[in-house]
Amino acid sequence: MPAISRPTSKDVAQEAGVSQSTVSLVLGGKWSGRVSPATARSVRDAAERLGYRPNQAARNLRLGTTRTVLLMVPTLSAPFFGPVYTGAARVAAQHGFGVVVSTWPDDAAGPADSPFGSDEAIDGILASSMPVDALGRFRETPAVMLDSGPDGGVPTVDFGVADGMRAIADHLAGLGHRRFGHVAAAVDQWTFHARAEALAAAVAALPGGVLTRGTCAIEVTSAKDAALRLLSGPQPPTALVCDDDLIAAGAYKAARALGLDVPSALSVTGFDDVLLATALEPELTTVRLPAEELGAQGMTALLDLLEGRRPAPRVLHGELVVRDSTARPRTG
Amino acid sequence: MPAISRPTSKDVAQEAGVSQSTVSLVLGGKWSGRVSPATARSVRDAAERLGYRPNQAARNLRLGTTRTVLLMVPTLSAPFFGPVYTGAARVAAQHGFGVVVSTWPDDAAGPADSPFGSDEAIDGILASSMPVDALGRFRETPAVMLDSGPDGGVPTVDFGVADGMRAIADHLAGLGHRRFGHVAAAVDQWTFHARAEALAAAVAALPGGVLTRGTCAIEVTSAKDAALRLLSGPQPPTALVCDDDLIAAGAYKAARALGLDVPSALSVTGFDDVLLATALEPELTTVRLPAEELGAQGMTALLDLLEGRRPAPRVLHGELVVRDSTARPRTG
DNA sequence: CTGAAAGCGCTTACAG
DNA sequence: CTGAAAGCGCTTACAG
Repeated sequence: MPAISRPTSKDVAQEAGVSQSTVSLVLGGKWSGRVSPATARSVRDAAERLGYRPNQAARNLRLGTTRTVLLMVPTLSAPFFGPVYTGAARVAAQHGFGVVVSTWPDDAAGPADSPFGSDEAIDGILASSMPVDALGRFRETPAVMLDSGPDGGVPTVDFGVADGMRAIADHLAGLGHRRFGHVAAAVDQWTFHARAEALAAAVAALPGGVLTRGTCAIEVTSAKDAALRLLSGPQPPTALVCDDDLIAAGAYKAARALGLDVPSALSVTGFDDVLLATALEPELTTVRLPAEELGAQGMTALLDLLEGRRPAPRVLHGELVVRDSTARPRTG
Repeated sequence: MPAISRPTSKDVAQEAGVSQSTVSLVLGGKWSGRVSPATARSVRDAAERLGYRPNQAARNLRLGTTRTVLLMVPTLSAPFFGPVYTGAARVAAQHGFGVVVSTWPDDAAGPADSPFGSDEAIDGILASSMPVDALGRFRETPAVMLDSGPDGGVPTVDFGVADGMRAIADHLAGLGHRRFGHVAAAVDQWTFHARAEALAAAVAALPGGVLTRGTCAIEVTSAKDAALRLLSGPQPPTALVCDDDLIAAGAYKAARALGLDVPSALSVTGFDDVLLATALEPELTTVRLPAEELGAQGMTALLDLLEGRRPAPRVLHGELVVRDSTARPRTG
């Protein structure tokens, strides 16, 4: 029950004294060389006077599209995905597209049972941070993968997480650290595999470098336990490299439980740079991942794809942000 | 360019050997007494065999609806609104509705310039946490207001923030606190006005109760400054009541800067119970607001409204969660 | 350079 | 109990 019936292209045609086809041509921007400039102008004026806006349902029906894309994320609870959505929605809106969000099927909190075969009619899919075993599922719908690693078949936008991890390792090594503990996310995603590899390689390249590794869920309690285990060995690490800012919060708790001051007795780093990073005390040294940019670039790539172009893979740079959670190790 | 052309109601009609009207009647659930059970069954079977799903664009065009509602929130960066969306989207999906999100116009990061008069064709609006001066704007579109206070004209769903604030005051008073500092959000929304009033009333009712008040943005640095000011007076408060968990994080920083241990030298409370509350050290005593439930109930109310019913105002209970940031004041 | 007509896939009076 | 027909508002060949 829409309150007031909006003007249609027929109304505009009548107001401008032309036919409906002419209105459609002019307003659709396909009039060059087909409609006289004077007529085009009068159509535009009429449309403006009437406050005309095309009925998307009719447009979609005629064109067979929905102008809706689906953004799939692992979870909406993680603070990381709000900005991804914002970036995607901004670019989409500029092109008259809407964005609908769905969480991965295994997430019971998700709005839809399954995005594959859901009720939603969709023009394309933006799939962010996919589980590794879910790759290559997109047969029928144009898709772009975000933060899911390079892929032969589907266009991708990724973060340069390896560079980010290397920047952290360099920063820590420069401060004098040699014994590193990696508090790694036990999540089967490309981004975490890439982080682990990059850190391992960086430490291996460091004379005297030693790396131990513990895994946990991306959750404070689990992270605290993992950090506790890492710190309880005979030659404990002097720096804890965490796969996520939230994991770093767990590392802080472990340090506090053991009476270790951060950063004087233990350096801690995060990854992502969400709000939490500056809410913690001390503020967290971490790698800033441009989440909103990921969404924006991903949507741009998807729109390209929908227009028949073949977007090249893109990699977004992550930036090391040095704050107060890292310092020289106690015993030089 | 949808990959494969889906079956239409005409295909189903042919498969079942009936007319398109009969298909529509049966699948729309309006056949009782109009179509024989046997025919209905064969239509359903045919639809299932073909994997038929109605074309929403055609449906919307015919019906004049969009089956889309707009959720307006102040910002997508705040961790509070992810769950609101999730709850709303879940209920919407159950009724075949989609949810599109927009931030308030003044937020430059928002996807649309202005939701009023945006390109989006919408059946209804869910407006969350509205600025006080933006009330009463909904003339043309059915709307439900969330977390924006009671309103004569528009159905509402709110939190019982006054009760929550009272629970905090009682908890603190029970521990022996008498000097309270309110680190209040300088945000012109009903919820914050209600919190301030409830706290003031509770402290006023407490023999020997004293309340001082400082305001800040919902942001760590600003909150820290406000807390610092409150704690620097001659008779500083022994408990800081914060309007938001993030503000509480700022209060922690102020305490640390002054060498005040939380909770032994200073009690701190938050509001909302977002992820941050348990990431902080010590974990934060706060009031849990059921954000996802707010979204779900709001959508239920809006759907009622769209069907011509008149949903009654609802108030959702906030629950005090006692953790480790509150204790007896040092000097009884 | 412009218009009349068809048709996208539905739902709903209307006729039988 | 069932079907033929109209029409929602667009866009796009097609004719002139």
